[in-house]
Amino acid sequence: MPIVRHTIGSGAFDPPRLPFHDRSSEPRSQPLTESPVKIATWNVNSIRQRETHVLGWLERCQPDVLVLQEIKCEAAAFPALAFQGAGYQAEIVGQKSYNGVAVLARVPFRVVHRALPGLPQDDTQARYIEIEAGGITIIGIYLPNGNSRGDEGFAYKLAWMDLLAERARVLLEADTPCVILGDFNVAPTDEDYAPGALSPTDALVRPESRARLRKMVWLGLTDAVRALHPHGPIYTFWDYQAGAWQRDSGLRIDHALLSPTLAERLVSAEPDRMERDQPQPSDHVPVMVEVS
DNA sequence: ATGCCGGGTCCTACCCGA
Repeated sequence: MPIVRHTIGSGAFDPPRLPFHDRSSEPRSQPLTESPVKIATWNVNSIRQRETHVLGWLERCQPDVLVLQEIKCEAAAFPALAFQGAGYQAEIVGQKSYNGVAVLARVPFRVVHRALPGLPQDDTQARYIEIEAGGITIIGIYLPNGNSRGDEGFAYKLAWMDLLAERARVLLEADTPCVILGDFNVAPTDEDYAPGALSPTDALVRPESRARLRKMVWLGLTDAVRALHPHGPIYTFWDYQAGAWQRDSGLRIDHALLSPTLAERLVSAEPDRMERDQPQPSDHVPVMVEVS
């Protein structure tokens, strides 16, 4: 007997009507036609300091793919063997001291890009990795903060966002199922940071930054967390300083943007606040999305 | 607006993050 699936989010102006967790009326003996896929992002603020945190989280949450940011090391210093022992293959775009992104995957994948297409060849900042797994293009990003180096630093952030939007446009034009996720260093609206947690002139909330994030949404990408939780404070980062975590003075700057066909399959999208309570945590927590 | 914390490195004094 075929399983009748709900169709969702079919109208161009309708956000996906989600969640649709309740499958209680479906026969338990019938497996779903496709197995769910779990894709996550985590700015770990040094992988060498956070190796045990990540191993524990992989065991607890069982993502198929985890993209990491701020690994803060070159590929040779990345503890790839430890993750391989846990069933995850690592692909690393590293750099000494700063930045650095990686993919951990327990499913087969191929690397498509190790830098944001369109960036100058002499740009060595390790902020982008693009893979393809199971027909889904997965892009892990560590978007420039934009607060340092004055106008030049902010201009770099905006140029980076313009190129990311162009990459998204190309993928969407080709109807490629894709998810762009990572540390965007943009709080999309005033609901996305605690009052007083940021200056209104901060690069994370400047209108120019927000406009470029909105542009990617208007291209057809869905902010997974907000699609399922349209209102209210949801944070992914709390500063180490001034008791930010204890006061819940956080920011929502880690995001997952889904292409239309993936957005229609969206089941859950949550930051994992538990990780911020671990000993010696990252200042960011993981964000995981599940698509059916 | 930061540098109160917590990473990093030319290793212990300073740079960087959001």
